[in-house]
Order: sequence, then structure tokens, then C-alpha cells
Amino acid sequence: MTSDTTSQVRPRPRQRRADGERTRRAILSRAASLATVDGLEGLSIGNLAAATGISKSGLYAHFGSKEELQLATVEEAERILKEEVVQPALAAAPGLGQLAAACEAFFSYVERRVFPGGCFFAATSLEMGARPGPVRDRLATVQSDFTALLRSFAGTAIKQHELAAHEDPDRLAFELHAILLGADTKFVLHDDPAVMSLAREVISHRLGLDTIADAPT
Amino acid sequence: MTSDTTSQVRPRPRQRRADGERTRRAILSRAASLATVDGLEGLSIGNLAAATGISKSGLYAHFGSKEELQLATVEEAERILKEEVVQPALAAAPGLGQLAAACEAFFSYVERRVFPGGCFFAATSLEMGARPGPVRDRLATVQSDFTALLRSFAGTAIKQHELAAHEDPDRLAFELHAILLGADTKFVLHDDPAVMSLAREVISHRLGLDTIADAPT
DNA sequence: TGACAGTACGACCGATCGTGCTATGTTGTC
DNA sequence: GACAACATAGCACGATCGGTCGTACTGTCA
Repeated sequence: MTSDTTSQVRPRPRQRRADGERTRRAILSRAASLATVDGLEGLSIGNLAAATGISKSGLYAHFGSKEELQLATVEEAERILKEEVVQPALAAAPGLGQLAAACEAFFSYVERRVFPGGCFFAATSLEMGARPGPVRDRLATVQSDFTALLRSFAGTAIKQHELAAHEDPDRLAFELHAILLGADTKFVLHDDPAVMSLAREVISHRLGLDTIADAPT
Repeated sequence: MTSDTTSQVRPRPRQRRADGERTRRAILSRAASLATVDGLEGLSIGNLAAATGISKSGLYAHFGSKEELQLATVEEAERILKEEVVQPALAAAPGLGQLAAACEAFFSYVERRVFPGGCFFAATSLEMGARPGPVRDRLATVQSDFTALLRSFAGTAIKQHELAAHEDPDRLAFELHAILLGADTKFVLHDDPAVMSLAREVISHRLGLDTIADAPT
């Protein structure tokens, strides 16, 4: 409230150098992985510095506070989620194909341990759920966006008669999202790969992808 | 490895006094609530001491280490879950009635904010998922037991022809559990009560409880 | 009524937490 | 080649972490 007299704001007076950008990326990559194990709150500056081989004060040159670091970490995780799950889904056939592709991409992303603690957002969302602030808001937005994406896929699928007309895109999106979450939870908690095939069955069945095999008529 | 020579172990040489039992319960009650906000790892001895008005060393008279405190907290949360969800479910009509009652009891337990951060086990399971140890094992067991309960309800419901014969109890239990988890996640992350009615719809539909209204014939 | 185990306290420990300040490279630009 | 901006390290701070003392009070039971 004190500045902004010129109104010609400079929201990014910060200009990164090439080497700085590289280390920043390296830090965030580590941070995102660590956060799925220790949590966003448990992610400590000292740990992260040791894990990256950078001094604590070196870290602080990139992120002015822990909250900024958390926010940047969430954004990095968001980038990875889009790359791993959203893009493969968008590349599939519009409608039902996209729904199936999104689920399959998510399962693969969990199975391949892109993050050691399973899905980043599953792991951190519940942790921050009761901790109001910009970090929680960002996590909530990511989750909303993902659900909205599923909903839009579902809407298209219904419009294309790939799904029954009485289906509710809202409800279906919620169901699918819940299945993905449930699979991730069981997978990381029990270290059980079998849960993934169960989850895939559920998705297949729910989307009617198995009717060809089941009902030859 | 050093002891256990007598093999006649005494796992509980500890004998509690009446007043000690009371404070112990008070501590664990607070601890379980705090853990759904700060996480089991973020639950600090100092915080808990301040929240209960007991000195840190006073706490240590009850729990020899942080891990012991975490384990006791999980057990307290388990007791509450059984009281709030399992018992109402068991009291319902065997089979489909129990399935529906379990889900409804869970929704109510989340909505009433029995724990400030939603379901205790949803909040802590993902946090400890990547942290091997007795605490994680206990959480995994609780979750397995709950799923097994749902599975047994489903099995009974099928046997009683309340559910189609082609239903797989395993799959249905997984689905329902996922829906409960998804509802809790969305509820705490968005502070949105509407998600509960959506989740109830999904459950009703999945269990075929709405067919009476939908299909009058 | 003692004696003893359980309960609770305040002080304190080394370690680590998040966060500043300062100094010294390092890089890109004119 | 100078110079400003960025990058990183070193160091230190107050606070808090989990944990351990020694000590005093108090139910419980022989």
C-alpha cells in the first residue's frame, strides 16, 4: 500500500540469469519430490539445501520465504502434472477417449513413481486442507481445474452418445476423481501394485469400456 | 535383540493411576484433533503441551517418545472412528443397509467436524504413506480393516440379492471407499458442504437405492 | 501409616528451524 | 574492460524442535 505511486508497476523487477534459472529448476525438482514424502510443511530449508548441495542462504536468494518456496513447488508440481496427465489426455480422441486417457495417464504417473510419495496433489492437499493461505488456495485451484477438465470430457462424451444421456458430468467427474485418489492412497499406503489393476477395472466398467467384451450381442 | 531372554515378555509393565488415565485421555483427544490440522509429523510436543496446559516433561511421563505419542494418537482416532462410523453401520440391517449406513455415518462424521481437518485417516494416511514405520503400518491396517468391513457388507448384500450377483465385493468396497475419501478431500479443501450431497447421490445411485423412485414400474 | 510407583514440573541440552546481513564470486551488457 | 546485477556462501540470530535431567507431589496398596 505504500508504493505504487508511479502506477507503472514492475511486478517482476527480478531478472534471472541463465545459471540461476538452472539451479532454481533443480531446487524445485527436488522440492517437489521431497514434499510428497515430508509434506509441504515438513519440507525444510535445511533439508532441501542439503539435498541439492546448495547453502541455505543460497536457497533464500531464489525464494524470499518458505511460503514462496512452497508456492513455487506447487507450481512446479502443477507443470509436471500437466505434462504427465493432462497433455496425454488432451491428445486422445475427444470425449470418452479423453476420459479414459486421463485416468490411464494418472495411474501410470503414480505407478512410475514420478513422485516418490504418489500423486503430489493427493499427498499435499489433505495436509494443507486445514491450513488457510495462498498455498492451500493454489492446491484447491489445481484440483478444481482437474475436476473441471474431467467434467468437460464427460460432457463431450455424452454429447457424442458415448455415454448415456442420463449421466451427470458433474457426478461422473467426481466419481472418477475419487477413484484416482483412492487408487493413489491405497497404492502408497500399502505398496500394493495390485490396487492399480482393480482401479483400472473400476474405471473401465464405469465408462462402459468393457461392454464389448462382456456383451457380445 | 538384547532382552526377551525370558520370552515371557511383559509388554505392559506400566500401570496407570486414575488421574493419569484422565489426563492421558485429554491429551490424546487434543492430539488427534491437532494431527488432522498439523499432520502426525507436524504434531509437536511443545504445541501439544501448550494446547493441553501440561508441561512438555509432563507429556513425557505418558509417552516415552514422539513415535509412541503418534501411535497412541492413531489408536485414539481409531476408537473414535469405530464409535462414529463402524458401530452405526453394524447396527443397521445386515447387507445393503449396513453399506448405506456406513457411508452415511462417514459423511456425517466429516460434516460434523468430529476432527477439524476432516477424516483423521484420510488426512494422515497420505502423509505417512512414504514414511515406513509402525505408525504407517497401523494406519494401513486401519484402512485395510475398514475396506474389509465394506467388503463383507457387500458380500452379504449380494448373498441376500440386494445387489446384483455379478457385483464384485472387492471392487465395490474399493469404489465406495474411494468415494468417501474423495468427498472428504473436496470437503476440507474447498470448505464446500455441497460436495456431500453430490457424494450421497453417487452412493445412492451406486447401491441402487434410488431405483424405487426412478423406476416406478 | 509407610513405601513406592505414577504423575507432573521447570530447567536445560544439542540440533534444527526459518530468516536475515554481508561479502565475494560470476555473468551479461555497454 | 568497467560496471551493475545476479548468484552463492558464510555467519549469526532467536525460536522451536525432540528429549533428558533432578525433584517434588500424590494415589494406591501392603
